[in-house]
Amino acid sequence: MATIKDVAKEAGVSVATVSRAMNSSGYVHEDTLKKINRAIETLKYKPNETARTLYKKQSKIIGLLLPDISNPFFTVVARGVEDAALERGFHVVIGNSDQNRDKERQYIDTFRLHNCVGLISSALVWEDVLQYIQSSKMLHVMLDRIGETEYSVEADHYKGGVLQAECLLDNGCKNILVINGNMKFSSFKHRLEGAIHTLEESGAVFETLELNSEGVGHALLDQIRYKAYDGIICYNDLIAIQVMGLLQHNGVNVPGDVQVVGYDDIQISASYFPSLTTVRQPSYLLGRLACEQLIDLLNGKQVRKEIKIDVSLVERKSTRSE
Amino acid sequence: MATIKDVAKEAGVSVATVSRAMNSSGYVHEDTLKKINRAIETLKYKPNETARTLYKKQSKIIGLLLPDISNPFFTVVARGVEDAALERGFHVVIGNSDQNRDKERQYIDTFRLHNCVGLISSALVWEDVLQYIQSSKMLHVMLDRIGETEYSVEADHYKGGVLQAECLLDNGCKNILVINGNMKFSSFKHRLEGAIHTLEESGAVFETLELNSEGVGHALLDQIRYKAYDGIICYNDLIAIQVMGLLQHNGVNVPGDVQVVGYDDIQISASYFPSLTTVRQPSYLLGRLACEQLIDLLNGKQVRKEIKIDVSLVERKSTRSE
DNA sequence: GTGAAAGCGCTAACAA
DNA sequence: TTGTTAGCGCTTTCAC
Repeated sequence: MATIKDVAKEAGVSVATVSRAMNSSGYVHEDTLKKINRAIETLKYKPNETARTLYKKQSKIIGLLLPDISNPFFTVVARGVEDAALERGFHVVIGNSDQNRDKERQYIDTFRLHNCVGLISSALVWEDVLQYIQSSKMLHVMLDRIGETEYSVEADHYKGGVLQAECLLDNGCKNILVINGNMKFSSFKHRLEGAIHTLEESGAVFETLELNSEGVGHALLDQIRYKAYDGIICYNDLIAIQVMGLLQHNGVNVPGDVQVVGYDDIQISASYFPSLTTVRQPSYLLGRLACEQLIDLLNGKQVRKEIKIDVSLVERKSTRSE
Repeated sequence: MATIKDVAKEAGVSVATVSRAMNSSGYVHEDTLKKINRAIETLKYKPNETARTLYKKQSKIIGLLLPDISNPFFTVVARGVEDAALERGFHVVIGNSDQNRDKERQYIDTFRLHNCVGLISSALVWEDVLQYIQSSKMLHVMLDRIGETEYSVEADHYKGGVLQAECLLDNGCKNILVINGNMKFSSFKHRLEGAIHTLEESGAVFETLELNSEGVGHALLDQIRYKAYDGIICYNDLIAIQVMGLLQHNGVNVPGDVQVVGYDDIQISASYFPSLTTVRQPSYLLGRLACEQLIDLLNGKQVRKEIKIDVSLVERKSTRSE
């Protein structure tokens, strides 16, 4: 692999001039520029990122820390980040924390050790890890966790929760189960608050149940039957689909007996039968915006510190709208 | 961030000794070792990966090139790779090619520029790109594309195709549609061959149809109705689920009117209603093995050049087994 | 056993 | 406008 020295020799100039030409920093005569470009061409030279990074103490890598890469919602977010990064000459390293503190730490370490310029995270990021990040020079943009760091991008989850509740209420549900996720995620917390507030105001009967991703089992089915819920609000589509599957496999009709509303609008929600009514988050956009915000920040541009994105209800067949 | 110099000063030795101690290369007295470890501890020193990489021309990064990160099958593969890598002190950078030649090239460039030690790829990797890889010092393990490179790990797709066909045949299907993917992927090709061979031998009536990921639309529905297929073989679960959804949304009963069999056994296939009969690929294992093979190779261990993994039929409710 | 010094490929003062 | 040189943090000969 050709180095800057080879290019310099080939072009008959010094390495400094080549460097200047490449980074368009400082003067370089038009003719020398041409010679250099020709040399670069013939040698197929590409500057060594590692050497650059070592000197500048800044790589062109952005770390992306996600809580669960198996969830299609996050893969779409990741694509948004990736596309925005690539367009601007940056690269993305994806880390999957599994909501596990050690994995989180480990990834932050990795990112630091590779001199990442910045970090986009949607994982929990524990207090101590957060401090650790701040002590590094990494810029940090939070996805879906407004308020806890300086910069963040998130969807309007309170509104999302309201939409979920209104949807079931409007379709005649009187006895609702709200399945919520880990309350340490503010995004889950806000959507729950929105739903509960709406439900309380309406005077409907409802209960809440905290569930982690693996938790949909027969106990839930028994409870649903015993309590005779006629509507279920789920904190994401993956759970909603599992719940619908459980119901259907046990002879409960959706939406006939029980109506179900999800959150995220992942791709499969539209193909599922019955197709899932859900709150749509612009996941790709979320990723893009977070990445753009980070890179703008890097370039010293003025950026909005907290970006909030709208969500909307997508009515499909898992609810009975008139 | 502390450097090796700081540690040396703190421990009262030279940087060379610290380096030797850290890499356990060359002699270092027990007492000095203790002093050094203490210094490392108090300074919370972590060696700078970039500097290491620059000198050794080898990073601890493994590139993983995937054709479609939205497909849950690949996220599970990625986790397998990641876990195996992390256990051995390596890191993984995921690239998403979208089956696009330019993106592929771009990622290979990225990997090279970051001095990746190796590459695991499940994407197409065009001929010219393949050459480009070979000209670098990167080791290369192929996932699911046996024969085209020296090292590979793949599931027994021919058998998988046979299992798909046998399953429908055994359940009484007489008129079968085989939906196959991009024939440039040998994994798709082999499963198609297995299915066709079995179907031909049985004397059943069947047709094939090549479909790309976005392709499930109403034209397909019309064709299914017109031809009155009673069984459909799909080249992966994502397509199978889309096909089932399309059928169900249009009043065609699965498995009553048409039986469907998928391939991969992604997570959602079990929750879907009806749950999907499919060929199970050990995706996590696939990723793990590929990564282990690569790292063994790096360490100069003897490895099997082509690893083949078994697949199995998972019978569920989208087919009518007696 | 240990340290001094060179060098990995690049950038950025500083001179010329 | 260009070249010389030091140095980013680390590893590794090669003396001592």
